[in-house]
Amino acid sequence: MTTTRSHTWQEIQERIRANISNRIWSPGELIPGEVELAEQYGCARTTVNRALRELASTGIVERKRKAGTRVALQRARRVTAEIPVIRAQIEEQGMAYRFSLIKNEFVKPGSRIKNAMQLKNGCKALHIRSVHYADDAPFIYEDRWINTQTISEIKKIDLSKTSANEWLVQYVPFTSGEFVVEACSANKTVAKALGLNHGDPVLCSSRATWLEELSVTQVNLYYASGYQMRFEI
Amino acid sequence: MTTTRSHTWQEIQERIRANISNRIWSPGELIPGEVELAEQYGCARTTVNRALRELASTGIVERKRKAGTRVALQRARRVTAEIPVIRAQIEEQGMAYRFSLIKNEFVKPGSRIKNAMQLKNGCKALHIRSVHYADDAPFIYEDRWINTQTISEIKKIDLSKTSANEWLVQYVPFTSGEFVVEACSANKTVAKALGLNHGDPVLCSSRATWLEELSVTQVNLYYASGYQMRFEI
DNA sequence: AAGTGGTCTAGACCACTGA
DNA sequence: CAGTGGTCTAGACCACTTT
Repeated sequence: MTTTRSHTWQEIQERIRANISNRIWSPGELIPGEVELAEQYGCARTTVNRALRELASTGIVERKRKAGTRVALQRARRVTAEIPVIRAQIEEQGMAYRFSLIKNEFVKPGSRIKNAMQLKNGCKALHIRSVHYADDAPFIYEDRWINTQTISEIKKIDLSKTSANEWLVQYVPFTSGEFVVEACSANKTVAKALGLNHGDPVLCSSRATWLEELSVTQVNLYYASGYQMRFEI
Repeated sequence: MTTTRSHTWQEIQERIRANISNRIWSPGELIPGEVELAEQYGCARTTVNRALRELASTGIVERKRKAGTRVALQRARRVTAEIPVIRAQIEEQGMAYRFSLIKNEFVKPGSRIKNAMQLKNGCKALHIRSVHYADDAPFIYEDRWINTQTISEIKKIDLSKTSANEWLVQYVPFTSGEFVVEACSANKTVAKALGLNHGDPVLCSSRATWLEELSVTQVNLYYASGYQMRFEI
């Protein structure tokens, strides 16, 4: 069948996936053990293991020691997306990118941000608001807080020339983060920045990132009307 | 340090990640090859490979044959989410789940759906509209098309008792899918179903799934006001 | 052409967990 | 306690790219 005679883990994975698609192994059902499959397919157990491990990571099968491997009762599907730097996102579509800094302050945040970033009382943080344009049409309104205790280098950057988004993403690693998407109404600031009417629906994503135990940045992005966020399953 | 003296791939991964966090290896920089790292850490190359492979899959590093492994210029971050069955999503929050079927028709779809599902001319499909409730408050309005040529078994199901969402997810495997999220205004139907005002912002997710080359189902979910979709980075 | 990651193998031992 | 997946190792060969 195949040109190469060796059994790659992808080939094994495909065979297993086919058995599941064809309902030879139905949801909830136990499938043969690694050793048995390895014999059947004429390859090493390691190879079967790799194939099954990857299938498990995408939620197709569920594995438990001693209990064996079952076809998952598809209770949940995992979706993934690449969230690119805003500049790249715009330039990929062949549009010209520019951004404008609206405001850049070093101030004490409100209690919501203070708690979210676990800042001490009276501690200031960098508050940046800017608009990102695609071909001169407003694309994203960005409202960002940066913990200057974690990221002291940011103070040296001219944020009217380099967008905080880009600088952070390129130079600041982080260890964990949260990403939340919701639909909200444009308030006056957002509406003005994006050229919408007050109350118009806006897709808003909030991101919080951490470097070990320290908060790095907290940012809300408001997308221009009609924006679609795309994921793969 | 650690209780076990063996070098697990997670330990190796952690050491590498630490070197990146600490800027010992900066973004864009080439890190030592697998053989060298294996020597340094006193483990097999396979183990280093596993650690680096997983780091690459989350976008922390980029790998190329001959070129070596570099700390990624974090142009993009991968976010992931579990999209659960609606029932589970509601019951997890300790609320009571119920759904009501609004309409269930076997009709010819409009051209948008026809193209999206690659249906032949004059071919009918199942069009289902329903509302999912959490503790008697409307939670999601579902507008779904099902390709009965792919999924013929669905005709035997009483969709007023079993939600299509649940049935499909449990019994129908698929091989690929697309998932799109956007903010839109509630039209009359959606507003009525979710108890909103016409024009209110609504988070809308559209999902299309395929079994090999055949379209399975196409569904739009409209979430009640204030709903947040949560991802991990 | 040469160097780097990608993968396969065979064998081994470990760790979890169901019976 | 015994069976299954989880992982490590050492060595080998392959495949892709850059030089």
